[in-house]
Amino acid sequence: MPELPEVETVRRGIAPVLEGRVLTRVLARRPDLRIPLPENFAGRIEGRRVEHVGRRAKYLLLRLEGDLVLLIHLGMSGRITIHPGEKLAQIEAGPHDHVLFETDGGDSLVYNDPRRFGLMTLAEGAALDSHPLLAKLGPEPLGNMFTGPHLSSALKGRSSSIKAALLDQRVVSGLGNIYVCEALYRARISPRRKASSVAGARAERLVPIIRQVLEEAIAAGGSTLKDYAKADGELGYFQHNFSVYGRAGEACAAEGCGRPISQIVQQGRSTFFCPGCQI
DNA sequence: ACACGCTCCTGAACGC
DNA sequence: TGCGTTCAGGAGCGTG
Repeated sequence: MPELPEVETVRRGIAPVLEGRVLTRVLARRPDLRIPLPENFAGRIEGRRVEHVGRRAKYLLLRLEGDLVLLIHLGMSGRITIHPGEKLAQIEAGPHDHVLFETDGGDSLVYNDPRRFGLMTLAEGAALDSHPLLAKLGPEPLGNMFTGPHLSSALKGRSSSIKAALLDQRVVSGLGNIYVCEALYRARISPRRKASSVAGARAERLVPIIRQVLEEAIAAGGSTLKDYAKADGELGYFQHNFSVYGRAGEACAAEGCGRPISQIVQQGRSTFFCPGCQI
C-alpha cells in the first residue's frame, strides 16, 4: 500500500513521461473514485501542459498550465502504469482502470484502483496550500520543518498512543501503518507508549530514524507489497524487507533478542512490534 | 480540542 | 472444489 516512499517512487517514475508534455486526451471511465471527480474533469485538463510533477505527503501534485493542479491520492490500492508509445485507443482498459491519460509525447498512463480509496481532484494553484485536503497536513518528514522540537511539541499533551499520533497526518504527513511500525521498532519505542511520554529526548531520537526509514525505502524504489506496482509496471522489481511489519511470530532480528514479533490492534489497525526491544 | 469508531471498497486468504 | 467469512487499510466524518 502506497505510503510516502511509494508515492515518491511513482512521482519519479511518471515525471519524465509527463513534465513538459500536453495531456492530449483524458478519459474518466467512471464519475468517482473515493470522492466524485470534479465536474467536467477530463474537459478541464485536456489540452493543458504538465509543468511539474510534485508531491505533498501522499498526494501527487501535477501542476498544469493555467494555474491548475491535479491532486492524485493512491489510497490503498491505486497504481499508475505507463504505457510507452501507446495511444489511448490501443489500450484495452480493465475493470479497475478508472482514469487514462495520453500525452503529446505519444505515451499513455493508466490509473488503476480496485478498492477506489484513492482520489483525484483539481485545485487552483495559487490557493494550493489552503486546499481542504492539504491545509491541515503536518510537515514533510524529509523536510526541514520536521525537527525534534516540532515533533516534541506536537506530542506534548497527547493522551493517545505514539502509534496513533504518528499516523495523524497533522503531526507529520506521509507516514502510514507500515513505516510507523518500522520506525518505532528501530527507535526501540513501544507503539503502546503514550505520545506525551515520547516528547523530549525520545522525539529527538525518533526524527532522524523516521527520515532514515523513509529514505531507505525510497532508495530501494518503494515497496511492492501486495497490490502495489512500480510506476513503470515492472512487477516484482523490488522486494522491501520489513523488520516487523507482517512478521508476527517471527524472531526479532535484533542482536541477542530473538523474541517473537507481536501483532496487536490499535485504532483498528494492525501493529507489529518486538515486546522485548521496544519499551 | 481531542480521541475514537464508522465508513467507503474489493481481492486475497482462510475455514468448513 | 467451492462457498461464505474475515481481513487489509487512508482519511474524512460524526459523535462523545
